[in-house]
Amino acid sequence: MKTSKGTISYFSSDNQLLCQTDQASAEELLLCQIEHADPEQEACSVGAMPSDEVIYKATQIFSALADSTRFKILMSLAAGELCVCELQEICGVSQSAVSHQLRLLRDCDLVRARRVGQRAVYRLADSHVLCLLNVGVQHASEA
Amino acid sequence: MKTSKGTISYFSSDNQLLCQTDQASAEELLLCQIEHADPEQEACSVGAMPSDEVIYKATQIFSALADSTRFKILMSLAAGELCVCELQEICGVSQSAVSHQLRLLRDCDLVRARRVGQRAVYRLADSHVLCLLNVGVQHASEA
DNA sequence: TTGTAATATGAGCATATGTTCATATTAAAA
DNA sequence: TTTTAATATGAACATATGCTCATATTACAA
Repeated sequence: MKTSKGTISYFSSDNQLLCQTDQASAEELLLCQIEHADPEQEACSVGAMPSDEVIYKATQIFSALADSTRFKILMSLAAGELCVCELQEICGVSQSAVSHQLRLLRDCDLVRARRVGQRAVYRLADSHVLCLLNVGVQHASEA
Repeated sequence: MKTSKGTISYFSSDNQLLCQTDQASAEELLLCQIEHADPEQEACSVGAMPSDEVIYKATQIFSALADSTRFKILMSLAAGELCVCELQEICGVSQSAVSHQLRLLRDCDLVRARRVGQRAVYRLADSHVLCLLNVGVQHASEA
């Protein structure tokens, strides 16, 4: 983790920047550094079994990332907004297939759309997705 | 990211320790801090579309995390080794169902088993799984 | 060896999933 | 208004998935 103006960054083990978040204040960061002064003294932060609701939400998110078409859509949107026909080109599937998957991703609130003329322009809903994508790619690249 | 004796730690936005890795040397860490001196100046580390192989591996990993039984199994093992009958109790499904899912997780190399008498004792294969689990739970808890 | 506990696995079944096809909708152009 | 481009969506279909049931295997005990 590295901080700069209140931003938290996730890095992979080979120091690639995975994602950033601005949800923590500088004070919290300071607190963090005190609490985790020696990370090796504590077990990995695995607590009790999450609630059914959290388990459901988590598996829903992982499901959304578990298909190659959706994965490509999300990876593409990670670089910036794209319309459906662009995603269709990038992912190499039919317009219908992309639209159906985009609907699924919208229902999960992983992507959001806005109209620009005839086009529907999609973007990632938040940085969480980005973080998971990057961690996933990073780990998939190592094995 | 925080370093201690060559260990890299992942933290969530509210400063929970998500996971650690020891795969980077202190020199690499130092290099990292130079390269990423101002994280906000660079876009999130989203590069080109990964290769088909990496996409396949990544979606395989996400698939494994996308089922509640497997998710519970992995979360349980995150706390330490467990045998099949213990996992059966924790997950609340049949012995056969647990065994089938464990086989799937073994095939993905997400868990590994060893024999202890009549028992088969399972553990997580590596810290990557742990990291994804924690990031997933963390994000699922926020929404 | 026989019996029992723990685990693994093949077959079958019900459901979920991802795609295609046809068609509807939306927005701009002619 | 009519036409065309872009997108959305319902239905259908093939495949994948997760479970159960029955049974096999493994390890230990009697």
